[in-house]
Amino acid sequence: MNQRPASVSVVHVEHPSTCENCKVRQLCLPVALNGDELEELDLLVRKRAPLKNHEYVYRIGDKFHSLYAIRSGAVKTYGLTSDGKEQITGFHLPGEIVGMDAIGSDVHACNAVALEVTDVCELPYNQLEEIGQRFPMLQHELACMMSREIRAESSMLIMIGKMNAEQRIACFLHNLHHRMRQRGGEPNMIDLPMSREDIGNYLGLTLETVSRRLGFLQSEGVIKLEKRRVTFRDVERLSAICAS
Amino acid sequence: MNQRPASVSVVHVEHPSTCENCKVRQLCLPVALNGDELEELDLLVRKRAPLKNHEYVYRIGDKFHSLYAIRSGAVKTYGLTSDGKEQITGFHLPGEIVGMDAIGSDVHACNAVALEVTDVCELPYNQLEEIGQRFPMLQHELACMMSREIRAESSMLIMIGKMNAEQRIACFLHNLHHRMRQRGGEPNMIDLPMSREDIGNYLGLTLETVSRRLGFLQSEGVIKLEKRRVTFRDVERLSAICAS
DNA sequence: CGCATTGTTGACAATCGTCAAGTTCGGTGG
DNA sequence: CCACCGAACTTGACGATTGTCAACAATGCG
Repeated sequence: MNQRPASVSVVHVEHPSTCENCKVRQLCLPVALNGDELEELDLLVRKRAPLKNHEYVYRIGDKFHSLYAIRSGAVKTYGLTSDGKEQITGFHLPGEIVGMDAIGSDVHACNAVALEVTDVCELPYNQLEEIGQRFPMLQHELACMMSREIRAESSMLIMIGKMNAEQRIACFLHNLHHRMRQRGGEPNMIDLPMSREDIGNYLGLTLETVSRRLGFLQSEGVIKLEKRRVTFRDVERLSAICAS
Repeated sequence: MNQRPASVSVVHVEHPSTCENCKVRQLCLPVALNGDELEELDLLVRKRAPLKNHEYVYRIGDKFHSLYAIRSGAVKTYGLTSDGKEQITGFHLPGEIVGMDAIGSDVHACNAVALEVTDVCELPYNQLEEIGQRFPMLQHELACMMSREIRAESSMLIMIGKMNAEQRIACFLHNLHHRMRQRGGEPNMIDLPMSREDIGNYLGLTLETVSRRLGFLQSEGVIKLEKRRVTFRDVERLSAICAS
C-alpha cells in the first residue's frame, strides 16, 4: 500500500477552470463577488497555456491591454535602470495580480516573467472597467488590490531604507512564509522559486551577502537550508530579527 | 513704480475654490472630466482650513474614510518600523492624492503630515466610488492615479536598490525639479520643503551623507545651495549623474 | 538675546560590495 | 550510465562607501 505523496491535492477532480472553482479565489478578485458577478468575470477571463520557467507574462514596451491574475506558480516583475541593470520590484504568488502599474499607460514599463511553471488568467482591462461599471463590488475589489500593491511597495521601501542585510533576509523569508501559508503551503517549509541572485537583487544586496546571511541564520538554528528549500526551525527568532 | 514680486500670481482674482478653477486640475483627478462630472465631483469635495506646517492630514490608526487631494503646499507620508523609527515613503505635491494605500483597509497605516502651509481637498471615498459608478471617466482617472502611485514607488525601489548616495540625491533633485516645473515653479530653482534629515530618511541615507553629497554637487557647479533653496546650474550633468 | 533646531564638517569604524577560487548541482550528449 | 559543462551557490580576503560619533556653525523662533 502506497503512501500518499505529500503536498499534492489528494483528489484531483477536473473542475472547469472557472473563478468559482479557483483554489485562490479567496485571495484574488473574486473574494467578495456573488454568483452573477463571478459569471460575468469568467466571461472575460482569457485562458492561456501555462507559462514555462523564464517565459514572459509581458515585457517592457508591450502595449498595455490586460492585467494578469496568477493562478499557480510564481512571477517576478522587474524594471531596468538607466544603465540596463535589472531591478526586481516584486515576487508574485497565486491570487495576486500583475500589470496594475501600467493602467493608464500605453505600454508596460516593467517585465513580468515566470519563475516556474505558471498559470495566469488574462483580464482585458477595458472589459474589466466596463463590467466594473455594472458591478460596484468588482470595482471595489480591484481598487483594494491596487491599494494593497501600494502598501506592499511602501513596506519594501521601509525595509530597504532602514534595515541591514540580516533583517532584510529575515523579513523576506518571513513574508514569503506567511504568504505561502495563506496559499496552503507546508506550515514550516517553503521552496524558494527564485535564485540567491534574485533575492539579493530584490533586497538591494549582492548574492554573496544573501548566501552568507542565509548561512548564518542556518548556523544559528533559525532555518534549515537544502538548496532552495527553507525549513523554519524557530519562527519566533525570525520575527525577532525582523523587528530588531 | 514697484517691481512685480517674483513667483506670485500676477492677478489674484477670488475664484470660488472649485475643481474647475483649481490651478492643478490638469494634474489631478479632474484632468479628463467634463462639466457634469466636475460639478458632481465638486459636490463631494470637503474643504478644510489650510493645514499649517507639521499638522497631520491623517495619522496611523485613523479610520480610513477619505482620500486627500493636495491643492497647494507639500505633504510627506511615512510609516514606522517595528522599532519605532520613521521611514518616509513619499513627498507629495499639489495635484497628487494621498491616502490611496488605505483603500480597503479599516485604518490608515501611515502618517501624512504637512511640510508647509498646505491646502487639501477631502474626498470621502465611498461617495467617490458611488459617483465613479455613474461616471466611468472619473473611475478611470482614479485607477490611473493609483497606478501612477505604484509606478512611482517601483521607481523608488529601483533607485534605492541600485544607486549610490550621489545618484540618489541627483535623482531626487531631478525628480523634484521636474514635478515643480509641471506645477509652474521657477524653471531652474526649487525651495525644498523638507529638511536634510527628511531627504536622507527618504533616500535610505543619513543626513550627514546628504549634506556632504549636496555640498559636492555644489562644488562641482551642478547646483547652487542657499539653505533649502536649490538653483540648477547644469541640468545636463545632473541627468548624467542619475544615469551613470 | 538665548536656546533649540538645522546643517556642516571631520575622524574613524563597520557593513557590505568586489574579486576570486572552489564546490555542488542539474542537464546534455556521447 | 557516465562524463562533461555551465549555472548556481559557497566561502575567503580585501577595500570602499557610507554610517556613527562628535564638535561646531548658522538659523530661526520665542
